[in-house]
Parts: sequence; C-alpha cells; structure tokens
Amino acid sequence: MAKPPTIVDVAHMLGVAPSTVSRAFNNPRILKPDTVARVLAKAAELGYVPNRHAQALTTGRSGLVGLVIRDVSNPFFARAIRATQREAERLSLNAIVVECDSDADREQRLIDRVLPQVEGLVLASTRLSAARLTELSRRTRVVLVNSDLAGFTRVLASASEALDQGIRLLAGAGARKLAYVGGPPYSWSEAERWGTVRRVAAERGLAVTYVSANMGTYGEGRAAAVSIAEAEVDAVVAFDDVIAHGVLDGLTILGVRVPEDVRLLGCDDALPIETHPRLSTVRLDIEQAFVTAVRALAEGSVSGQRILVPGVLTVRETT
Amino acid sequence: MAKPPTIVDVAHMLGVAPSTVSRAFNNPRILKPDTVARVLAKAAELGYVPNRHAQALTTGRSGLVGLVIRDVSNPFFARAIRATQREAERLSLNAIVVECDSDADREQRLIDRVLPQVEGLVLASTRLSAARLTELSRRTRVVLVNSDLAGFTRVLASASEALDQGIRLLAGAGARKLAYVGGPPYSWSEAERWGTVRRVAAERGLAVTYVSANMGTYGEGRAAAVSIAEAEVDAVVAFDDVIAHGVLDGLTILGVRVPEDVRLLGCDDALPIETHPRLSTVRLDIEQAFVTAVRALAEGSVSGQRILVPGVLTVRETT
DNA sequence: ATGAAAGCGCTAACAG
DNA sequence: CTGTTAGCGCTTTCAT
Repeated sequence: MAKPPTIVDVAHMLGVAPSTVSRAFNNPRILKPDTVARVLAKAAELGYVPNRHAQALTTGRSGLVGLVIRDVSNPFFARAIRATQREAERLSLNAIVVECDSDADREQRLIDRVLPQVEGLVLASTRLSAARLTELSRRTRVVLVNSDLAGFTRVLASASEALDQGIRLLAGAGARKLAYVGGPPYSWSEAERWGTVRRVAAERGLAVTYVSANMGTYGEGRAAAVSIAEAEVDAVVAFDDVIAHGVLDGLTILGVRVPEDVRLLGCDDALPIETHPRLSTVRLDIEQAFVTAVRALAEGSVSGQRILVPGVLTVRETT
Repeated sequence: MAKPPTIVDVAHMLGVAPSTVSRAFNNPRILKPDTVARVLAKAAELGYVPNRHAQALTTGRSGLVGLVIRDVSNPFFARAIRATQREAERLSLNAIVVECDSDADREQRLIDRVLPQVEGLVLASTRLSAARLTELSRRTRVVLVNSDLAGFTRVLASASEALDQGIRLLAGAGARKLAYVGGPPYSWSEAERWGTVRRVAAERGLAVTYVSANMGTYGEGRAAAVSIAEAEVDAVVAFDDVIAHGVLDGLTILGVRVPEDVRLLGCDDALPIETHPRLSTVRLDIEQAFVTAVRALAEGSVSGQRILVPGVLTVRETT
C-alpha cells in the first residue's frame, strides 16, 4: 500500500505552487483555464485524490453525517438507510449508520462516539430527552425524524390522515368494535397513531381496546391475537406491519379469518415480503422524510421548522 | 456552536506540554499517575474531546470502516449491518454503510467515494472483478464476505452442509422431484447453493428443475410458483427466505398445500416476521461472518485466508 | 492569475 | 517522566 501522492507532489511535477493545485480543485474559476487543465491532467495521471482528513482538519467539514436509528432489523429503517444514503451521496456526503436499540444511554454513548467525525446527525425516533438534545445541538447540527420537539428541525412521517380514512373505511364496512395494537411507548409515532385511532373511533362511536406490543416484534403481535380474539372485535389497527403480520398469523392459528371475521390494517409498508391475504396498510413516505432531513442538515438551516410528510392509505386484502 | 477546546487549551490551563495531554489519552502508562489524573480531570472539566480529523491526519487512522452491501432491504443485510457495527464499536471504530444495488459500476464509484475516509472495507457479495479488487487492495485493506477469490481474506457463510442435510431429509420423507429457485447469478452464494443441491440430488437420484429469481425478490418467488406447480415436484429449495416466502404464497394461491403437497426449504433465516406455516430454513451465522470480517480488517492480517462459517438446518413446519 | 506562508489539532521522535 | 520540535496534507489569507 504505497503512500498516495499529495497536492505537493502534483505541484512540484508541474512547477506550480501547492495552492494552485488546491484551487484547481476547489475554485477553478479564478485560475487560467489552461492551468486548471494541466493540473487536473497531472493529478489524474498520478492518481492524486484529496486527503479527506487533511481537508476536514482545515475546513472543519468531514463530509460525514450520522444516522441514528433504533433497530436495523425493522424494515422501516431499511428504507430510511437507503434514502439517507442516496441523498447524502447526491450532496457528496457519506453516512454513518448507528443502531441504538431503543436504549437512551446506549444512544448517547454511540452519539458521543460519532460526534467528533460528523457534520451533523439525523436522529430517528430518538429516545434522548429534550435536555440532552439541546445539549447535543450545541455541539453539532441535529435534525429529528419522528420526534416532535419544539425548537428542533424535525420531519414527521405522519400516518394520521391515512389512518383516519382507514378507520372510516372500516366503520363503513360495519365495524363497531376496534382493537389497536400499540408499538414502542413514548415514541411520537405511537402517540400519533394511538391518538388518531382513539379520536376517530370516538367520533364514529366505535369501541376501542388497546393491546400493547412494546418492543414492536412479530411475536408480540401473534401473542396479542389472543386478547384480540377474546375481545371479539371486528377490526384491528396495528402500530406497524411487523406487528400486523404477527396478529394475522395469530388470528389464523386461532381460526379467526381475516378479513371475513376481523379486518386488519397495518402501517409503514416496508416489508420485503407479502403474505396471503395481502396486508392493507398506511404507506409512509419514509424516503421523502429522510431525504428532507438530510437536506435540512446539509443546508444547515437552524430553522427549527416542523415538516409533515403524510402517508397514504393502501387498501389491499385485509380490510 | 462554540469552538471546542483543543489539546493546547488543556495543556495551557495545567502548565504542561500539549504532548503530555496527548499521552494522558493515548499512552497513560508512561506518565506519572498523578499527571494523568490531573489531565483527565481538566479535560473532562473543559469538555475536551480529541479532534478525530487531526488524529486521522497524523496517524493515518480514521477509525472508520466501510461496509459495502447490495441491498439494504434484504433482511440478510440487517443482520450484517448490526454485526458489523457492533464489532466495530467493540474495536473503537465506526462503520459507513454503502448500498450499491448489485451494480458493479455504482459499487466502484461509491467505493471510490468512501475510500479516502476509511481504514478498510468489508465487501459483501461484491460484483467487482478480481482485477478491480486487486487494484483496490493496493489502496486499502479489503476483506470479502461471500466471495471466494483466492488471495483475498474472505469469510464465507456456507449453507452447503446444512442444505445437504435438508435435502436428505426431504428425500427421506419421500421426495423424488426437486425444484431449486436460484437467486442472483454469478454470486458465490448462488453457486454454492445450486452446486450443493445439484450434487446431493444426483447422489440421491433425485430429479432437479432449476427456476430462476435473479433479483431475489418476493415477487419473483411468487411467479416461480407457477413453473413449480407445472413441474409437479415434491419439494422446493429456495435461494433465500424472501424467495421461499414468495413461493409459499404463490403455491398457496394455486391451491398447492405446503408441506402436504410440496415441501419447502429456505435459506438465511433473517426475516423479521414469520408466516404460517413457519418456514424451514438454513440459519446462516451472518453475525459470526461479519464479526470475523471486521476483526480481520482491524488486525490488518494480510493473510488471504479463507474462513468458512457453516449454517445450521432449522426444521420448522414446511418440510 | 499565482506564489509564499501560516496554521488547522494532533502525534511522534528526540532530547533531557 | 516530560518538554521541544517537526511535521501530517490541505486551505486560505496576504502579497505580488
């Protein structure tokens, strides 16, 4: 692994100053076009590539953003990672992905570790307290996704409107008793979804049973099917698709037919596989949300604005 | 965002040399314990954190490794990302994740972009040619996962043995005609799995039909069910679980019962959800594979060794 | 339009 | 044990 050529090597070979080489890359317009061409040609010939560490040291810009998520195995985050990376790429940035397991202390620790290398952080469904976030935002740029804290720039992938539509659809089909299978407590998404379900159900005069699936796993969803069957509801709204599929499987095992006996609505639409019957869900525009977040980071707008990205109701076979 | 304190600030406040502060962090044993304590205390008081860009510039070590994968939405890679990140964390490294869509040119381009910032690269199922990889390995450390190129350090998550067992199980249960639904062509995993299926089938005197699912999607698996049903096989081995579930769904739609009419075996065991009936599969030790890869990178062993990590047959309800 | 020189924050000889 | 002194490779005034 030979030591790569530096800006000085290129300069010497051409009999120009190192600063000229630097300018050929960063500010070519102030140079004579011919000079730029010669520098670029020689650089290519030598295989010169700017040393990002040196650049970072002088400019303070590392070209890195951090993406902090809870759980890589949740398909929601696959779409999040992809969108973040694509947008970063477009902005000549790279993304560091950090998984923190819904554990605030671990999250803080990992953030402290990446902090010195990144230009900014996208925090998805963070568990950090407002105080810690305020402290953090003094050290780096921060954009929140799916956390609604005033004062911070935040992007919210909202299911509310689509969920409203979905419940009206359920009610229109004759549903009178509803179950909502909730996800991670204290998260903004959970608050929004449960809030919407409760409100719309009340408006329509539907009864609602709350069943919890705190960790948001498939197994919890399947276990929840038991209480759901006991409650004799006509429809189930699940926090997300993973839970919804658990419920679907659990219900099937118990001999409850979907959608004939019970209708089922999920949320996210991120699974790499479908099932039979195909799950009706709220398709969240996760890509849009994370692209927006990365852009806000890059623009460095300390705007503190609140951006809502609505999902759309996607009716398939379980409603 | 105030400018953070530097090593010089800490040194001045204590009346010691900057190098002493540096040593208190990097080589405390050569310092008087009392000195170390004073430096660390003052550093903590000022909120001093080493500037990684400066460190990277002087030492040449950025504390970053790159993980290059094909497709974040494939659950295989969720386990890969998690394992890589955990092991990196343990080694005081951070991981940059890059998704390249099974496209060699895009892969090369993205690699060139991260190259200047990383200490090494883990390439999972790379599409890069041996020539390009050789060229790459002159510029940075490279460890391959699921690519078997002599001369490179490589870790292979092998399904062969477990698949062999699985097929014998299928044959023991009376299967005579087999279908194999293949995944991404030219990949090592595909070659290994298809090779094993063909070999073991021949040994046992089973007929084998090859059906392809090049992109490895659920939809292709479901589509493949048609040819599978036509071929009137008794058992199906799928390249991975995503495809297997597509096949399962497709077969169900066609009225073919699993496992009563056709038995089904997947590979990977990485899905965040289960289905009904639960899929029998080969559980790959993806964590072990990527942990090993990261460690090999960090150790910088230019060993070029070939490490096999076997999977285990996991019998559930479809065989 | 280009060169010279200083400095980003840190580490690593080399002294003592 | 600790201080002094050079850089690492690049950008950026300030000159010319």
